[in-house]
Amino acid sequence: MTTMGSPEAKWRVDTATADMRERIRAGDFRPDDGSQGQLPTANTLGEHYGLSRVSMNNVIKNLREEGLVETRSGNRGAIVRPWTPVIFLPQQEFEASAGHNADLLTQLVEAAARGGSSRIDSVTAEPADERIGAKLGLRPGEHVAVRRRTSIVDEVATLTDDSYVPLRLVDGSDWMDPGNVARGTNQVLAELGHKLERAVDELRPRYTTAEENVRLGLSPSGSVNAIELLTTGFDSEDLPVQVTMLTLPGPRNTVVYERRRPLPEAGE
Amino acid sequence: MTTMGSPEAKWRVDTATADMRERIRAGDFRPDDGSQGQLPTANTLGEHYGLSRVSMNNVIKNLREEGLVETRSGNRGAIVRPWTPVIFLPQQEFEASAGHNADLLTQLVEAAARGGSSRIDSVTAEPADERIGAKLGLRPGEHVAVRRRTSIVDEVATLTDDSYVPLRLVDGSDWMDPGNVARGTNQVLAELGHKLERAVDELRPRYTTAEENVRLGLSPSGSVNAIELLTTGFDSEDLPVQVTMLTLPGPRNTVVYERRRPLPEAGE
DNA sequence: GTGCATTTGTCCGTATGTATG
DNA sequence: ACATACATACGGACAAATGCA
Repeated sequence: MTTMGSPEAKWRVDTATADMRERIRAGDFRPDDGSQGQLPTANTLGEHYGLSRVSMNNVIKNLREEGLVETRSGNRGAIVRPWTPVIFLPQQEFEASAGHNADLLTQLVEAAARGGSSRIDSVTAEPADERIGAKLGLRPGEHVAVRRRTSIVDEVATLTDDSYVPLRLVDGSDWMDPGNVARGTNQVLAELGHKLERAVDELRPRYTTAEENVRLGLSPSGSVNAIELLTTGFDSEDLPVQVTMLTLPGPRNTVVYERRRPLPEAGE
Repeated sequence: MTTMGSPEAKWRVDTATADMRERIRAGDFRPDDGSQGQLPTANTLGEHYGLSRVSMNNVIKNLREEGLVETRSGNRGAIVRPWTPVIFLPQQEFEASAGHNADLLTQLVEAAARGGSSRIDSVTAEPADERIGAKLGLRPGEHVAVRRRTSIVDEVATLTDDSYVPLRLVDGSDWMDPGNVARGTNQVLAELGHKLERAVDELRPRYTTAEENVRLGLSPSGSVNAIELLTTGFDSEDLPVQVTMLTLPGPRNTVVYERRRPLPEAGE
């Protein structure tokens, strides 16, 4: 057999990862199938691929970081994570669902129309950290009100959604109540004289934090590749009144924007 | 010494990764400093953290996947990757750089205004793969023309940019020439009667592919956390005429969108 | 409820390949 | 040619979590 460092022996973990990724995509280890989405043990899989258990663990670790499987220590094995693909459309915040007839977009909207709910994780007042404070134009040490939520789609925790507002704007309002504010943050801010007129979205790749792993029901130490979507909302006087941080883990979540050429246009 | 599996010994790799991440952010191992961005060897760092060389290698591997350091085998060690943060503004494609006075946005635009160039990696005609073909509305087996580019910012390969157009639209045009088309793809398509009027952007987290690693000057086997930005462009008849795939690796790259409340509005 | 077997999580030390200088 | 140092993978070991008898 090819020993450890021989040329053909290299990248065995990577090729096994690719093969497992493909098998998961193809539908082996299906949740509805008898296996309940269970993967064989690292030892068994390792024999299949001619890998040691440690190396097979690395394969599984790769899959976990890609968000494809979920693992727990103990006699439980790895299971395929039942993500439902979520299409996130930031522009719906402003557009009152105008009738789009564009095939791609309507198609995506339909896919996103699946039922979903959300859970409030916490509502607190705390000193703004450097990044959030700068975006909200706060002085150092000034406080923000924070609502941390987790979105549940098809009974699976799918994304976290943290909303930051300067405390002076919402202190004493029902936005601070630890229940769901049915009419939404934007409506509350509008009632307080800060109707959202403009928003700037910043998107970056990063890994989930340990805190987010808990909220998303992932193993605490297993980070997952994610997109961070940081939105700064401005009112009619163009003052920043809200920062929202969404964390969308896993490869199945998609953020979609539509752009159009401005109407008053004379040809370039 | 705390032996292998003792409670305090757990997550030592993770905490070392976090510490190294912070040290890099804080500016240890600076490129301008005497070390030229060189990290100490895995052995030396391992002694510092009380980790074996193998475990320290895993720490460095984590940092590499986050895009913070770059490694090459051989007697070279790991060096801090000199990413220059790039702000990517898809909306500039349509907006003729109208005078924005918004602090956040202008600030970001300024940061993005750094000089950059691009290199053509290849210009080919090939059968469309399933995903691209579906977006362009092609029949199976139909061909697309592909321009693969790499953007260079401050002499560092920063992002890849692949443009797909149905071959029948641009066959024989100078878009197929393997040089830079100074006036840009959009202008060429406009000349051919397919002026871009609308675009749909889809953003997803994923890892760089082996091919992209080569183009970005990364080690072939070391994937990096990235955002994939897939744009479908539609002409005035709302037919899809172009798909662009951008891969933005590393935590320093940011994609920014601005959203505004539509002008004709009567209160919700 | 308790104890045991299973399985993952984590890390060590070692060995070989390979690229760099 | 040689030393250095990363890349990869092995076997072994212990802790912790889980499931089951």
